Amino acid sequence: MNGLPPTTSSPNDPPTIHLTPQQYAFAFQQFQLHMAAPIPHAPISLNPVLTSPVIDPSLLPVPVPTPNERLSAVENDLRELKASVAQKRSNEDDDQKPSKKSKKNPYILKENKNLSVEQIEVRKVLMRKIKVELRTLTGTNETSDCGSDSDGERDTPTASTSASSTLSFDFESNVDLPANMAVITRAADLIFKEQNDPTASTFSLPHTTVAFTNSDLVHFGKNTFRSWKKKYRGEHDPDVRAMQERQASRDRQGMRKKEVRASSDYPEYAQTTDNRVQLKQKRLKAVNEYKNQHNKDPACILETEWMSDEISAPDTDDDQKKAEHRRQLRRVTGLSHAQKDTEVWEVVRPGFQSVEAADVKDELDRLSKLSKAKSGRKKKANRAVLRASLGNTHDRPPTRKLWPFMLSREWYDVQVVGHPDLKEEISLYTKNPEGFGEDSGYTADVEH
DNA sequence: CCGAACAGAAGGACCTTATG
DNA sequence: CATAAGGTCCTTCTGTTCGG
Repeated sequence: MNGLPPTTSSPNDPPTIHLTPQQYAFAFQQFQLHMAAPIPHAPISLNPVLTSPVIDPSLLPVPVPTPNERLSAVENDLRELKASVAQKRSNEDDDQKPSKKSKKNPYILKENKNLSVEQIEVRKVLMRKIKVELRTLTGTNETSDCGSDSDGERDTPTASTSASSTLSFDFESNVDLPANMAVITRAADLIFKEQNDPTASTFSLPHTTVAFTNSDLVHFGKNTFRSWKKKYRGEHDPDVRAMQERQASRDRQGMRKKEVRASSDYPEYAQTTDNRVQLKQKRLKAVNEYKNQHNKDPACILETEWMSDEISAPDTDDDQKKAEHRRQLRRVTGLSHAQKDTEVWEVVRPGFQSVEAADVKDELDRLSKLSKAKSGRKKKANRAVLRASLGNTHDRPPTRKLWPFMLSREWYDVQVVGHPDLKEEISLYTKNPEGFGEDSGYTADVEH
């Protein structure tokens, strides 16, 4: 609609190809990637060095690039590169120590745990680059050719540039099929060549200090392949498709806050109210203001898991109880009898939560409300569903690691002490984040 | 033990709807 | 009409299983 960019792909641009919806969508996505890529952060300071290739050469051509040119141009360099890299590698092996400036973790691949902020940023950018590279190498839409069958036969039915290109993925096979690996290593080599030297003109990563290896890139490429294969199977294999659709519908159902509770076909989802996701997002918006005022970073407690439940009715079939529950909520929120149909959610906080953690959340909510009121100086209507607390908590144990200051001593004493298996289940970080849990750590007295 | 494969969960970008 | 809630789609992350 009008949201779409004024694309250059008006009918005369691509010679013989008219875009199918998928192709168009793809082109648009490319456009978005392209626009998004060069500015991961630093909205203000336009460092001329970093941003000088405003148009990242590797992304320039939109749907139909000229990969062959580029490939052949680079291929020679590639051989030298491989040789030199191999040599470098063997040197390193000889040293047995990462003699480089590497900070004990030169590999970015495989779980981004223990990575610095810079490493995470670079990792993201690299993954995106690999993906774009793979798309251009394999042609944009191998999954949408969907000739319903006879996949293997015609490799060049459409006049799609690829005269010499053996570059396509075979999603019927696994990653390690030589043909598949060939594509991946080629993409990895290209990106590695373009990005591993900060002084090169093609360099366009957000940080020059982060080290990475060619095998990191290969790893990303493999992940991309698996992801695409999953999608492909969903489109071609009826069984897989059915399974995926079932899952998708369960996801949707789980997402919808109403209806889900009680009498659901999927009892295991009965507990997933998830306005928690949105609650978290709302609070995230107030983080900066909180930091300004309190000099510490509350982001550490903003995990979806830790947001309070918000329920519209107790989990019971007893209508009378439900009615009574509604009455209580109305009383708390000051709604009149006439407003009995107004929706109110009850906030049910987790029992394991310490007072300090609850206070942080309350403060975030207060700030969020304030900033809203300020920005919309025209007295915006606040139509959010009413939330009220009856003081109820639930006793489900936390399922993810907690910061020590978040754990309520009282709850722990009552619920956990004497239940070894439950004790086993709860894991704590060893240290509190800076600024938290200082006046009353978990081991200290309970505050009130 | 490790990597490959996979399924499910979480997260983010984007679009739609309802309402003052 | 502008805005925020609500919803969908897609990507990425995580945990588990299996075979060498």
